[in-house]
Amino acid sequence: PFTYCALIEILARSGDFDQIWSLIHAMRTSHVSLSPVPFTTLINAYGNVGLTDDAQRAFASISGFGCKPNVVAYNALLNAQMKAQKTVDAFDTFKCMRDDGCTPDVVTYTSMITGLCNAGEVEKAVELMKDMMRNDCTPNTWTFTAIIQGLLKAEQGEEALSTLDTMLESGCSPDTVTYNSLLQWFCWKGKPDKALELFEQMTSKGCNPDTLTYGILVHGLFKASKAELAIDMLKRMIEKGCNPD
RNA sequence: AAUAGUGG
Repeated sequence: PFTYCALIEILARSGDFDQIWSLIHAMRTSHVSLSPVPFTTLINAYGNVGLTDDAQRAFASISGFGCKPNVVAYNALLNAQMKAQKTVDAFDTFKCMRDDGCTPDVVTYTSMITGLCNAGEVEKAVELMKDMMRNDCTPNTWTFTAIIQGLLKAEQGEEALSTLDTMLESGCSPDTVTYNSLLQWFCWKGKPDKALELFEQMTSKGCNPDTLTYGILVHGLFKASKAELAIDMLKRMIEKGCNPD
């Protein structure tokens, strides 16, 4: 089964759906034990290109092939639906999974929260995070980052910063993605000073800036006519072994 | 990890 699954992952990257179906059928005819794993890979591949109906069909075939869908398979379907902005379908999947005895996990919630934020429904995303905690599911770095990005998208910079504080207080560490999102927003808003402050916080907390971090800052500083600071940042970037693009 | 997050 591992060989088949590895092969299916490769085919998924190239979007070769028919080949994947043939392999799944081949697994059955050659009595290789089936699990939700290959179906989940397929659901995800369909989701990546927006084919939610096909993702739904792949999901349905899990039981069709005598397996029981697990939380990961539900998550893949839910994510495909959320990414396609099919919020109603996703919430339906969310309900189905619980009726089916699958407990939503941090990936389930984060996936939904991200989808809501992308759909411009941060308020709902924040409510969902509260629900999540009420259900004893602890938000992680990805969850908080999704909320922060949603708030930034909704132009709520102050709220995003206070969420960053909440995150830190709750013992959850922001990572490079968290900081890059914030830095980028403040640079776009013409507030490189705030971005620099966050950059200092980032490094003082041991979070490593990457090429994107420096790129955002260099660009932001130049845009704000702070050429000397920008050049300074470029030097730091090179010292750290990041290649400017 | 077979499923979730950063480019203007």
